[in-house]
This record gives sequence, C-alpha cells and structure tokens, in this order.
Amino acid sequence: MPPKIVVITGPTATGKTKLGVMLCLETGGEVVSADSMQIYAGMDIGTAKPAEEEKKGVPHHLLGVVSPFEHFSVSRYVEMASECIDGLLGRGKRVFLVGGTGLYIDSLISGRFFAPAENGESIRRELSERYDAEGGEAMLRFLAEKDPETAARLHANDKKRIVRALEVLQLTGKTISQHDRDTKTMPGRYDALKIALTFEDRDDLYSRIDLRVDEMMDKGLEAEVRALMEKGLSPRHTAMQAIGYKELAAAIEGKCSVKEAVSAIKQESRRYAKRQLSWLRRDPKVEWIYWKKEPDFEFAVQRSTSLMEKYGIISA
RNA sequence: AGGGGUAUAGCUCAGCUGGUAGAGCAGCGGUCUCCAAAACCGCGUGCCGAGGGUUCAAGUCCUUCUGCCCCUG
Repeated sequence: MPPKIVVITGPTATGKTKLGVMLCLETGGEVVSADSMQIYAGMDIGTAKPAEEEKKGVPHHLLGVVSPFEHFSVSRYVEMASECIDGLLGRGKRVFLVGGTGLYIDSLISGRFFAPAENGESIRRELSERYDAEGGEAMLRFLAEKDPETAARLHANDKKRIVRALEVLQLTGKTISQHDRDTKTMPGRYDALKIALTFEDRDDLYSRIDLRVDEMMDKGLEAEVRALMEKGLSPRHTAMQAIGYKELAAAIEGKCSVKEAVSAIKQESRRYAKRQLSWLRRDPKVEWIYWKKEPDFEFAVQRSTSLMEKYGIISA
C-alpha cells in the first residue's frame, strides 16, 4: 500500500494555505507546495506565496526553489516533490500537499511517468514551425497515420498536444496513446486524501479573488514585476505565464494602463478558478468543503481531521 | 416647459421595405500526462422598457406613459 498523504487543494483564493498550516499545527506535519508558480523564486506577491508570519513555524517545501529563468515543467516537479515527500515520510513526518495546480498533484500521486522529452527542444520547435506552416488539419492527418487513437481525440487547433504527440513518436518510436496505456496501470505513488476548498456561491469566490488582487497591488505587485523584468524576465519564460505578471508586464511596457491590467488580472484569475473547479469536479475522490459567505477554518479543521481519521491517517 | 433622439442578452450594439431575434465582449460547461496561473473545445443565457391600437402576423407601423440622452428656453 502506498504511503498516505493529505492534499489540500481548490481554486485560487479559497484559503488552502491557511488550512494547510492549521492542520499541520493541529495534527503535526509539514507542507509541500503543489503550485506551478509559487515554485519560482522572486515571485512572491503575485503568487500569494505564504509569508513567514503566515507559516506559523510550520516548515514549507518547494516554495521559491526554482529560478524563474529556468525551464520548469511537470515532470521536474514530480521528481522534486516525490523526493521531498519521501524524505519527510522517511523521517516520520506527516505530509500536507497544498496547492492548486491540478496536473502537478495528480501527476505526483498517480505514480505514472512522462514519456521522454527532449532537452534542447529542437524537435519540438521544428514540429511547431511545421504546424504553423502546414496548418492544424494537415498535422492532425499526419498524426493520424501513426497514432490514430490520439489523433481522434485531439482537435486540429490543439497545437500543443499534436506537437507533443508527434514529439513522443519521434523520440521513442512509440505512440503517446501506447505510453498512456502502459503507465495508467501503474500503482499510485501515494494514497491521497484529497480535500478541496471552495465557496458555495461562485460570486463569493469571485469577490474574494477581486479583493485579493487589490491587496496584491497594495503590497507592491507592480514593483515586483518591474524588478523581474529588469533582471530580464520576458514572455518566453514559463514563469511569465503567471497571472498578474504577464498583465502588469504589458502595462509596464505601456501597452495598457495599470488599471486595465488590474481588471484583466481579476478576470484571468476568475477564469483560472473556473478551470481549477472543472479539473477537480471530475475527480470523484475529492472531499469538498464548501464555504458559505466567509471561510470557516474551525469547521474545516474539524472536518479535515475527521476525514483523516476515517482514512486512517491519524488515529481517533 | 418645448423640440429631437433613444430604449433589444450582464455590457456595447445589429436586426433593410412587418414573418415570435443575432454579433462581439462578459458569463457558463467541458477536455487535459512535460510551457498547466498554459493550451484547447463547446453553449445564447431574451416577457425586444410598460400599456393600448393597426394587422392573418409587430422588435419593426401608430399612440400613450416611463426612463435616459441632446438641443432650445
């Protein structure tokens, strides 16, 4: 049986960080982050990375450990996180995986591995250029000759996945659908109790998001973005995909006003939250905690600990 | 107060000479195994301001009222 861990997830701005810390204090444990943007160093305000005083002395792992100039991806996350978690478990620590990046969480606990990717990325760039030149329909037809299964479930506009499928084919000689089948049967890496936070009413979630974006601006998000840009961070870096950063970068470059950027950040955050919900909803194993108007952390701690008892993570 | 204009989806607006309405944005739903805070796909959500009239048929024409805008005083 794989080791047990607790996952605290949910859409952005629902209080994952706070609940994680409270549970660590209550039941003993350490936090491992599952956030694709908090992993970068120097991106603190916009990613809502917990400050020291929020951590309340609880050790947090995988926060700000990667340079935003580095090329980072899911597979590296899984590598780093599994090593980190196994180390903690080996020392008898309870692990709370806290974060909102669904793909990172699921990839980590599933135990599956990724088909190889090429480091230099010349194959991918070549395929991408070919896609642009020949068009999606042609590329999809080309993929269908080799891997009809994957081609059938992809849309011609889905450049990213078509390119990836062809990349895997070229690199390994095997189809990505075959790889999926081979890895899907692998045993899970962890036995996870997934707890997801959200608001009962979507509007409450959205006003929470709006409020938090305003708070980020008050804390100096613009200066943070400016500093990163001065160091050379640009849209070609993955870290610059972060909501809050790309919009303010546009404002700093004079492409729009700061006010326009702020409302774009709010809107993008709301859409992001929606996608996070859509990711989580399809997972029947998720235990949901619904906030009414305001988060009720006392209740959430109670509910979480009783779930942990039920799952045999702590004894009653 | 008088004259003119306008009122259609959450917002901005289309809807020619009458045939129960459609775009963009917003919104909603979904997909997802290496850029995932990414990328991709799908869906009009409407007492056409209210009442009355003409007509087989009214968003469209007439009329009254109401709201908003502009001009004159």
